[in-house]
Amino acid sequence: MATLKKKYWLMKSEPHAFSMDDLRACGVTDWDGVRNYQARNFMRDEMRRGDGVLFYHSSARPSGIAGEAKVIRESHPDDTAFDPRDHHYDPRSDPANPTWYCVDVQFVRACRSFIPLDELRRIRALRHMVLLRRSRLSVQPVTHQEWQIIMALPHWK
DNA sequence: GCCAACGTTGGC
DNA sequence: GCCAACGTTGGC
Repeated sequence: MATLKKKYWLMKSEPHAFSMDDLRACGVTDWDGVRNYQARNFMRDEMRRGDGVLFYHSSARPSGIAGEAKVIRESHPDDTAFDPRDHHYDPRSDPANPTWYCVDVQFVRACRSFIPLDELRRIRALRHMVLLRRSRLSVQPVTHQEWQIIMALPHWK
């Protein structure tokens, strides 16, 4: 029997390309442009409608968590891979057998105050977070415990 | 802008 | 299948 248990994720975006404010403005977005196999596998195989998402600003000053989103649509082909004019075009991705997949995420809420990376590093219970151990992965799992700790921070209220 | 970390490519 | 070269990510 399939489990319906909610899972949790962290997804990175460079805010000059797409920020938490952009997500608030558009409400829902395709999380397209991911060109890393492990990140793709999480989106294609594991993310389910209703899963929680931490929206992370990378290559920012400072970098950190900007808000909360949720998965609103499960895996579907990433159409930007088929568009030669798109920055993320991949000529090896065959529309009949796509290489790249994405999910859609929906705005839930922005942090009242941004949670910078160095603050996350100082929380001992978060020391095993994938974010703090394998910094390059752009779509990554968050444990239920990590989610609870982050959601209990004062930055949300 | 630097550069360490690390994922991908391709020759063998 | 190994691994050196190369390209990208992302904190600083």
